Amino acid sequence: MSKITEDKLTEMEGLALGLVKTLQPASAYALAAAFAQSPSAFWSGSAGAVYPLVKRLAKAGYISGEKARTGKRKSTLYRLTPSGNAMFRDWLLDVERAINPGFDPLRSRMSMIHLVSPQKRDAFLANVETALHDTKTDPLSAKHSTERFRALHNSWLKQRLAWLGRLKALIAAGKI
Amino acid sequence: MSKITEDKLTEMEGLALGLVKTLQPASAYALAAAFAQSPSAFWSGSAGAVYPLVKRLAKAGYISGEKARTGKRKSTLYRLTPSGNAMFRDWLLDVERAINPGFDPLRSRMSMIHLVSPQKRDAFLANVETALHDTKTDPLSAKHSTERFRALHNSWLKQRLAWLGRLKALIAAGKI
DNA sequence: TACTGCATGTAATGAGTTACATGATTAC
DNA sequence: GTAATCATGTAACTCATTACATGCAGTA
Repeated sequence: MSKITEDKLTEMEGLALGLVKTLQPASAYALAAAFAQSPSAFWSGSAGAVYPLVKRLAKAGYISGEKARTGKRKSTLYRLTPSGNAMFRDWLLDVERAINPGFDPLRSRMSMIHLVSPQKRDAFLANVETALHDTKTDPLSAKHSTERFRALHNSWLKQRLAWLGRLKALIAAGKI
Repeated sequence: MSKITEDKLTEMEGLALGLVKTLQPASAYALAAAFAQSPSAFWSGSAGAVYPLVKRLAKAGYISGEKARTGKRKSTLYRLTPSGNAMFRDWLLDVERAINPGFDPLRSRMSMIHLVSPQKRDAFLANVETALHDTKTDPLSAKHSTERFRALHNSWLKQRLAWLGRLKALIAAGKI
């Protein structure tokens, strides 16, 4: 994915520390659920990803776990340690990483849209626009998502639609 | 990464087919260079990724290679096959995939920005804005990039800056 | 001659995916 | 009682990463 430099957290590690900080005391299961709830399919939140990740972070001393139990059910609840907090801050405030365009399925496709016929292209853009509008009016898996998260995602959707409009103008002008 | 369903191309495979279609006849090396030239650090274009990928695509019959030589130097040049073209079209026009938010380092960080102090947050946003402006005035590795590609990337940068402005307003309103 | 770029690969490693497996608890 | 959810994990597999290795060709 993007382990760019050593001594730096990967994107998933940084996000995980932030989730622990937000949800603490948090179980690995809760982290997995939070990842899975993300609107991006990029973060699957699969157990096979999250449990080893949590172990790595605990081993590195960024989070510490205390065993808890409810009746006969046992679980481990994690909290952010001071060193974990410092690593998280460094990750979050890393400007070089933050300005990276990342990975955008729509952008990928737009870079090659001229390879299909204008009819297909226009139909595709119309469908994308409709689909984006639909997700916008969705309750957006409102169960666990916070107000802040929804506000962020909505603003992202809004600008995405604005971008689509700009792209259509560029296409009409023959620039894309 | 994002092998969502079987019988569907991954994002990298779809992009690779599109690159072959654009550059054909194209060597694996040329594809690697095209990936590496992407503004997103996500596509490293490393030999260890591209050569096996090209072999997979050739084995599946999506591209076909003809051996070529310049003097003593030999290389294999690939072209898109009809079935490869069909797969590429399906990949490109996949609306469900296209509307996926993907992976965005800035969005990831913004979802957790409330976990740092307002001072650090504001300094971070100012730095991001400056850095984005700088990349915008860059020649942007103009050697191989086409006009269309530059137009697309510039429009993306423009909307990214617009989004930053919107985010600042949301933060000021206490919504993020 | 030496350096840079073209061109092709492989090996070890790291990390995520799907799928499987187990068991406790809660809601209907 | 049974289905869904909480909770934890492992195993096989896929695939990208870094680093290495080789050799030809053009240029300073």
